Amino acid sequence: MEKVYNPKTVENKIYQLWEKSGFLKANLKSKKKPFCIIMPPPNANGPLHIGSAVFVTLQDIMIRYQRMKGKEVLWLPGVDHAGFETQVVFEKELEKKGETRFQYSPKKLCQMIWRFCQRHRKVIENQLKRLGASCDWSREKFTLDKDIVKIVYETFKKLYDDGLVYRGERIINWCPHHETSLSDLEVKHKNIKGKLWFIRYPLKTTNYKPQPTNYIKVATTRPETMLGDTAVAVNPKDKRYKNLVGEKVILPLVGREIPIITDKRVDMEFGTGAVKVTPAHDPLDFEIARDHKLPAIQIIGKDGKMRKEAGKDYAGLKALECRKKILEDLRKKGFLEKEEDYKYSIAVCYKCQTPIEPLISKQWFIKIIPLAKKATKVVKEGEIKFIPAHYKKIYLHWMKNIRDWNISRQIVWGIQMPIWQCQNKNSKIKNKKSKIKDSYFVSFKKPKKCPICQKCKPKQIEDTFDTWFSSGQWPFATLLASGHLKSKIKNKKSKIIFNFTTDDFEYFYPTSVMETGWDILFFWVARMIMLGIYATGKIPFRYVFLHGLVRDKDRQKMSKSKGNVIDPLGVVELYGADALRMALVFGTGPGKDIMISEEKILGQRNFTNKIWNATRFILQQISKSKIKIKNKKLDEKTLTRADKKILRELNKTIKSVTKDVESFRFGQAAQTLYHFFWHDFCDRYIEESKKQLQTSNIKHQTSNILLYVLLTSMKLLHPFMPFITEEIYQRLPLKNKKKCLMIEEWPI
RNA sequence: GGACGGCUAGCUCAAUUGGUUAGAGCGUUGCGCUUACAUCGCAGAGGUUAUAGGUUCGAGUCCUAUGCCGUCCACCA
Repeated sequence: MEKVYNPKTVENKIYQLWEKSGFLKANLKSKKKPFCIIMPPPNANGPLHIGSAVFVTLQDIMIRYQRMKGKEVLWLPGVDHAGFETQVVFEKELEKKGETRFQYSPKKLCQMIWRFCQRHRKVIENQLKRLGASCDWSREKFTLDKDIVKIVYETFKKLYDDGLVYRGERIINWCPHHETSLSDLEVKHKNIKGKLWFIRYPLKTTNYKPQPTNYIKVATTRPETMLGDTAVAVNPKDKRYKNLVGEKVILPLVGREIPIITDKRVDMEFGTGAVKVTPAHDPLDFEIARDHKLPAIQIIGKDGKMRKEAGKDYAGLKALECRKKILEDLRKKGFLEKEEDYKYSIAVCYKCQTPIEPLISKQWFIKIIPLAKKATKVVKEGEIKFIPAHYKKIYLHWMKNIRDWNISRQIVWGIQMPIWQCQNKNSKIKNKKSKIKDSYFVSFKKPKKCPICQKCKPKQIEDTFDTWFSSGQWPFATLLASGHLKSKIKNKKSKIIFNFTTDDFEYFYPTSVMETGWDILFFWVARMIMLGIYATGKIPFRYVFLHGLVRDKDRQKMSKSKGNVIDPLGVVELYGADALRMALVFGTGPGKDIMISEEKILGQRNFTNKIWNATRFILQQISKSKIKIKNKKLDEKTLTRADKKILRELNKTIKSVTKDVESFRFGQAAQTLYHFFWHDFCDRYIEESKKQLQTSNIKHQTSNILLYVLLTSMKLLHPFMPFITEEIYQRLPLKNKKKCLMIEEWPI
């Protein structure tokens, strides 16, 4: 054995051993109890980052532990097309070349991004292997695989037929930079220092005479939107304006007559207590207008510029330019009373920080309440458990306040929605459940004949699904797509939407654990629970384990701009995968952010070396004394104090590590193992054994104990540090040796 | 505006349903290349567990209040 552990000469060889052994593949014939984790598919738009190394480590620990525990395990890997995310990354690549996405046809663009993703997919697969991921490659999936898309379509059709999908003219979050709608979750809030402007809206009649003149004063942070005002609203309890309700005001600069209305959503305390209502460009105003049947005038376009409805003086200006001009004009004509500094928050695109323009737009929505109800129930009743537990509360709070989900996106990179429109304007079809008449219908393929008018050639809408709509189906979609067709389900009353099932699905669904970062709890986990129950009638997983964000030693978030990113594969290259994995899990708690630093990794690299050298010493002793290891029981009578102590400590370690892994306390388990191996075994027992090996009557037994403790330690450490432990196992002179440590039995 | 998390050694973090002497890594001090380990090793120092109360035989852990830091959610113009 070399004097130092060299991961480079070991890791590739060992991974090949595992792959060739066939034990990475789930074997449904084993009749063992199932344990399944569906891997959160990494985005196929770049190499793995340190966060991916975290999930690989944690999931691999669980998978390897359960495999050794005798379960039939399936860890199903995959990669994600990551719609909007990938398109943004790809657009940046184009920008570097001085191009934009608008230069290419959607079809061409899709082809380019497809190739881009395929390239990264290969890289990612290789990186997962280098990290030691013991997943089943024969079942690997891509989120755009045909069979996955088919299942996504089926789910959508069921939702549509159940009347849970609607096309709504609703106010949506529009990113003018990316020119797409965003869900509420994709919008971040940013505090800014702005101004609050107080504008006088003159009254049409003069019956009411507030001192000194006749106007109602409104406060706004966005004066340019006044061009689209269709009312002024006050609180019904507000005595100041009691006599004004029902009056009309003349909109300054525009001249339009608009009413003064009451609505209890108006805050009397804020500003003047009177609010201008711009239904087309403010979410609350939109709702007020809907309830009062007020018209909406869209004055800002999808490009963020003023439309012709804004009037000829303003049309074509960017919204901010328009604001300047409006303020100038108001001031000139005496309508602007005052301005105040005002701190408030604006909505921005989570990717580009561009302020969101709330726009009225026709988008597709899912009625979420029926899905949320069941998703709430299973968590409340503990059918799905969260680790750490306090996420249960956060999840339930979000579910309680959930709003309908905008699932259509105006981007090309994604699954095109299977919706077609009849081109014959007068023909409509009625949805049996929602009873809404519409010219749209769902079809998975290009229809030969229009099912509505029987005459036209229907067109498919260009919108794609929100990525999370498809990834929300990942647990059941993968299992239905990876397995062998088992049987057709004839019972149409069955809650399951699919008319088929597969052996994988039957065996492994509901899956055991969903392990992912807390930052996508709402984006992904919540949607998987809702869609999983809806589509299959069963929960998608029993446990949700959430890990934290990776930060550097100064608690800073890792980001390319800060230059503090740690490239996981660079670390593997330098120090080995085992050191990285151990560093990522060592001394961390579930749900807590993970601090990582070069020093911490070095510390664990030293640990690999310690393990290596302890082994080297033991193997030397055994070969020196030419002891053959037999599987015989230890003779209690001849055990020394040191022997007894190390065996006692070992048993304690087995118990506590097992308990820790079972209860997801991996950081604790890693610490216990580290402490036992280094301090109890190496510092004390191995040192003591040097004397014992000189004593002829106990040297045989001492060798036995050394080997036994080493072997057991390798088993316990294997889920955490798979490469070095496997390499050592292969070198140990054992009888009844298995083909690999990976499938050895977990010590009890 | 609501909710959540954190405060433990110089730094970054652990510590199971309350239970012996609160543990690691890095840093620091001393000793050591003794044939497993200089890619370091061994030994030690370092703590009023944010503050103030309370419950208890016993509190880092449970309760109440306060302070500071952080995060998430939210349609106050």
